[in-house]
Amino acid sequence: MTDIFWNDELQRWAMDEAPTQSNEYSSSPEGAASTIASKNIVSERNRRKNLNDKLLELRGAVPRISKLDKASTIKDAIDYIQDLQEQERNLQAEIMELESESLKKDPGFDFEEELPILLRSKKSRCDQIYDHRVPMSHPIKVHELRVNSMGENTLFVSLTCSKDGDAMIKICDIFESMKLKIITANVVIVSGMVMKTVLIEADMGERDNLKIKIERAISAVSDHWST
Amino acid sequence: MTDIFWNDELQRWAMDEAPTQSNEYSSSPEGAASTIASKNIVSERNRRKNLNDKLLELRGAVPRISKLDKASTIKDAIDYIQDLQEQERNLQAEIMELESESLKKDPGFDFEEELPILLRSKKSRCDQIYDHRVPMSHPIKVHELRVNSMGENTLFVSLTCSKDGDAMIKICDIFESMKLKIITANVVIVSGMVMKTVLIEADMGERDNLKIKIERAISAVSDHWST
DNA sequence: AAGCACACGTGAGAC
DNA sequence: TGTCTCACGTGTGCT
Repeated sequence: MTDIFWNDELQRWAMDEAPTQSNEYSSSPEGAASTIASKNIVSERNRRKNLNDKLLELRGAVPRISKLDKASTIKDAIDYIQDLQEQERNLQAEIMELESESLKKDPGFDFEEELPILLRSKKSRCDQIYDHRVPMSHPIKVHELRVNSMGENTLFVSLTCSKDGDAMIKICDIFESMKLKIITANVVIVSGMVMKTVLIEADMGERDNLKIKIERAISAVSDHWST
Repeated sequence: MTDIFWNDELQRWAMDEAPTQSNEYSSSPEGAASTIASKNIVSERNRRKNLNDKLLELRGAVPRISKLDKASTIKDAIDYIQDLQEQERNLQAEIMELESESLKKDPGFDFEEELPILLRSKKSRCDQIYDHRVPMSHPIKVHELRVNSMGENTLFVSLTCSKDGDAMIKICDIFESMKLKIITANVVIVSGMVMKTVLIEADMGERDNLKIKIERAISAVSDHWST
């Protein structure tokens, strides 16, 4: 593997310390030609070393390396740069949403698809950054799950559980996977507990069904929990 | 500038289309040796072309280019990657700040006057706009009032009532008048109902007291205005 | 002219 | 075994 480089470096060192113009074929047997040839040789050697050092440094700057090739290094760098650019776009979009969310002042107006930002921002950030790093940790320990009817076709869901590992991400995943008609969603973490409050458009007859669906979805991602 | 590459490409094309083994010095004048030599030559040529293409693609992915060198391309890519990483860190820190600003998570800290933003914004907005316009309307018809304990010193209050007149303003007034240590507050109006979700710093022993206090405050406001 | 950047062909080593 | 990757020395062209 790296022995290649080391061998080559040693070779280069040896030739550097002994600049014997070994293979000069003496088109004109003057000493000047050989000296400019060796100058060229050592210059080229330095240029190559510089380029290889840069390439190695580039490899060090890229966290995900597929192979140790030169081409793979560059390809990984390209992919990583594109990933970073996309992540930067997502983060800036999320910041925009958060800023406009923090000074959102008129509740009950047009929050049909503006308010589930919390779920969408979760998908665009946590999934790409943390999801593959923490694939499966503790199961979710549900502390309380309530489903109440509000008005005629609105259900109010409140789910609190202990914040173990990535419980918040899992909860968001659960609610996202259920394809509900979410009106508003709110997640709060306080004193080791994560609480999610969701308003869903549904008939009040679906209240008990929804509770069972949520429980099943939770048990699907976490094996067991204590009521 | 790029004429260098083009010239080289043309040279390569010419040599590709006419694979005349021009400079075979015939160490052994058999055809096999020359064929494997040319195989090596064209293979190396493809490898170099691939690497150069990758490098060119990398240059295309980096927006800021200092020079058109190979080494400069790699160096610019490294600098750009480090810039992106630092920007990503900054953006994530900003998001963390925004998130923890919108939902303050540490009970018992210093959120006495930072977190009731919702109430303060209400006061500075609703009071000035609506308060003197609709001073007396219907009493508040409470649909549900729950007070649960969350963790050790946190109470979770959920109050839903019919949105008659300025129920939302009254509710905000009620919660503001109680001088509670509010961690987060959330108000949602949907289908003729107004729902307020509040997290309060308090001992769980105060749960029932708080419920009674809220009920009395509601009745006090309602009595004072219309009932 | 001296310096620089590049592509080329070639032998060597690793898989 | 062949195939892949690499560093090397060299010639060429640009500045």
